This record gives sequence, C-alpha cells and structure tokens, in this order.
Amino acid sequence: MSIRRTCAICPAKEDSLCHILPKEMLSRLSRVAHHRRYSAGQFIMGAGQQQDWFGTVLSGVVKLTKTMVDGRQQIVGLLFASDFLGRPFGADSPYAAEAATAAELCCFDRAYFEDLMRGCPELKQLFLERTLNEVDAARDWMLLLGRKSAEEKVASLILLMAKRMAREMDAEATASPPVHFALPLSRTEMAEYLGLRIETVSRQIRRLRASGVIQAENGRTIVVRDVCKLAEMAE
Amino acid sequence: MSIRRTCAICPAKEDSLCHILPKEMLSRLSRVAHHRRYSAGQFIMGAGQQQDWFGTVLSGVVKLTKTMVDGRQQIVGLLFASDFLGRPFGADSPYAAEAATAAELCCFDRAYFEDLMRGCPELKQLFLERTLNEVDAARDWMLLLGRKSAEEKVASLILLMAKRMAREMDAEATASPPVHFALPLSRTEMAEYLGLRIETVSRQIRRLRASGVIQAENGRTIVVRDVCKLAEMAE
DNA sequence: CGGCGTATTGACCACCCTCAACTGACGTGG
DNA sequence: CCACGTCAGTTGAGGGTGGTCAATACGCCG
Repeated sequence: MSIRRTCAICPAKEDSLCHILPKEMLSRLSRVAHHRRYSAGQFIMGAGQQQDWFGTVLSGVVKLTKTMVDGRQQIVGLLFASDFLGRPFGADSPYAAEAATAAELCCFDRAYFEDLMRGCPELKQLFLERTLNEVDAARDWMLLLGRKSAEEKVASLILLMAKRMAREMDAEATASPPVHFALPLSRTEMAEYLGLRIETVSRQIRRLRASGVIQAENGRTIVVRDVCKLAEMAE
Repeated sequence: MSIRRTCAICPAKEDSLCHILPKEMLSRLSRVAHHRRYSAGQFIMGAGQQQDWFGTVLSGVVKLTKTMVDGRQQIVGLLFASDFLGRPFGADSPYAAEAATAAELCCFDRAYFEDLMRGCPELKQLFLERTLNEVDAARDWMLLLGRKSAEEKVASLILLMAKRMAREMDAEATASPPVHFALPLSRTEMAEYLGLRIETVSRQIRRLRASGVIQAENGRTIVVRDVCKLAEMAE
C-alpha cells in the first residue's frame, strides 16, 4: 500500500497530526480524506452544532470565534497551516470557525478519525499534547486581554502573526531581520482578537509606524523593521 | 488487593480522574499517593519549572497565575475539588499554582502517573476530555476579558464561584434559590481574574448589593438572592 | 488599645470607546 | 472615461468606563 500523492505533497506534512501515523494507516486515511477550499470570510462550522468531520489546515488562516447574544464577538483562536480543526469526543464545538484568509483544509470523517485515535495511541498522544499547548496559548492570551495596554496588545499580535506567517514562507525570508508579510486579519478581526475597537487598532499601528518599528505600505502588508523592539513593546 | 481507606473516603471520588481506574490499579496508586495540605496564599508550584509530581484537588481552591516581568498578574484558571493539577508529558507548566484558600491535594509521582496513563487508555481518554474542557473554559474567559463590562465580569465570576462552591456543600443548600457561600477569592484575586482593579471590583459588588441581587454580610460571605438576575447581568 | 492587612469610598484623570467625517481602493454602470 | 456606490481603513473630537491615588473604615489579633 502506498501513500497517495495528496499526502506525499502535503504542505502541512511534518507538522500535521497525521504525520506520526504508520504508513498503512496513513495510506488508508488518505483514501477517505478530501480537501475543501474556503474563500476569505467564509463560514466553516458553527458553534454548538456537532460537525461530522474534522480537518487539518493546509494553507491560509482560520479564526475561531465566540459571539454573545447581543452581537459582541471575540476571536478565541487562530489556526495556521498544520493546525487541527474540530472537537473530537462527544461535546460539540462551543465556537464557530471561519476562514480569515482563503484557506484549504484536509478533512476526514469524524467517526473514522476518532476510531483512528483509539487504534493508534501515538496519534492520541500527539493530539493530547497539542491540546495542552492550546490551553497554554489560550491562557497566554488571557494575560494579554486582561493586563496589557492597547499598544502592547497590537505589538503582541503583529509579533505572533509575523512568527506564524514566516513559517508559511521560505526559510530565507525568515532569517533576515526585516520580516515582510501580509496580514491575515482585517483591522476588525485584529480588534476582535485583542479586545479592542477597530479605531484603537488603527491608531496603535500608526504609532508603531511612526516609531519606525514597522513599515506598512498598503493596509494589508507589513514589514517589521525591528523585531526585538517589537517584542520589547509586547512585553 | 483492597482499596486503601484514603481512596475509599476520597472527597473527590466520582469526579476525580482516578475514579475510572480498575480496582487493582487504583489500589496500587493509592499506595504511592500522599496528601499535602496548603494554607491560604501558600505557593504550590512555580512557572517554568518541571514538577516531579501531579495532584488532584481534594478540598479548597487553587489558582493558576501568570505574571509579567513588571509584576502585572493574571489568574488564568481556578481549580476546585476533583480538578487535576499539573502538566504531564514533557513541557513544564507555564504558570504558577497557589492556594487561594486552605487546600488539600492528593499527590502522585510524575513518572508513575505518566506510566499509568500509558498503561490505561481510559485514564488518558478522560484526561484528554478534561483538557479539552479546559480549553473551552479558557476561551470562555477570553470572551469575558475581551468583551464584557466590569459589571458583567463581576456578575459572571460570582455566578461561577456560586456554581462551583455549591458542589462542595450539601445538596440541599444547592437546591434552595438563595445560594449562600464563602468567597474563595480576595478582592485582589477577583480583580486579577477579571482583568480589573480591586477598587472596580469593590464598586461593582456594591452595585450588585444595592440592586438586591446579592447580599454581603461581611466581606467574604455572599448570599445570591436572585440567581436568574445574576445570570442575566453576566449575559 | 494600637497595629496591621483588607476592603471601601471618594476625587480626579487617562485610556480607550463612541460617533462621525473623510480618504483611498475597487468595481459598476451610464 | 468619469460619476457613483461600497467597503475598509484612517483620522479627529468628545465622552465614559475604569484606572489611579489617597483617605477612611473595618476586622482581626497581639
């Protein structure tokens, strides 16, 4: 049994959950997996309803959101390439998933994947470790939301995006100090992730630009000129 | 092999991680487990250092905190009876644990417990599900920190504490609408959990009292007169 | 009683929100 | 080709929520 071409050229490869699967299991999984494409802003899955599939992000950025009855919204997580989307084992996902940029997912049947975890302790172990990391990331963000100033929040977010987006690009681009990338989030989304208003985000970005730490050509492209300074501003 | 008395009378029993262990495993675990007592405010484990043991909370409340270099602090989680404390599998815990009230833990050796999980899929499964719930709880709190007003924040926290503390008491006390309990957190700690200042918390509690939703005899005891109204204020 | 730590209360102020106008990019249609 | 609408982002002016600082009250204990 050989691995299908789709898996052999998988962009998430080494970082994905499935890469630890033994060859024959991966081969079988690849047979039931299928890809889905979403355009920016497109709805992926809803809050409070159990989805019959899970997915791995192959490209693009997916946001997880929570919404209050009166419409206030908070982004509670971002998924980049190789991240896993879905809530296995019973409970339904308490948040909605939406494509922040154009995105591609590799999807597999819910029951199938849960069986796979039961049958492959290594897979379950890896998933568990990822979930533990998600807890840590969420709690890190709690510190940001609860204690940081608007300036620190925006600096932290740009730093986070720079780090994660850099991986999607060539290694050489990552090495050279002035990091150059396209923001995967709109101002509105940045605000929703940071617990701020869009105007505040806009003003803080202006200040960062004025201080020479970043350089923004048009609204969506950013050059981080001084990563250290930015990290320092993010505390 | 019989189960030791310590486990037979365990206050966390049905809700603890270990309750799904088969008898003989539990029996062996109980032999290596030992209890630790902490007084309110006492330090339990540090951030960034790997502990050589894990624990289950038997009584009291434990807080998990993150601190910035300049001293700003955020509580990122609360542990009540039957909750698990520790970060298995490699990574060190990125937050500190401290007793919020007098607390008692049931502790077991790190390596031993990790082996136990490897040997008992049911245990690992339960731990995984709990971890998933922790992610959800952390993200719920992100919504609170990012989007709720001071009034909603305080109402949410009192509601949360009322729910969790009620379990520690008699079932009859839970049933009757006016819930009566002792706050496990000081004003400072409430503020650190809510991303507010102590004075703001104090003022909001006063407003809740003025509106008749709660009733506070001395600083640390609270009676929730109208649970529905409180839930409504928390959104 | 005095001392200490925690909580409350008040006065003031700053940061961020709110509202509103404006700009620029893009697409459509006359 | 330009007029027009739309949408995202920017900028400005003003206001409110929650922070800051300081004084006071309260509970606890020696």
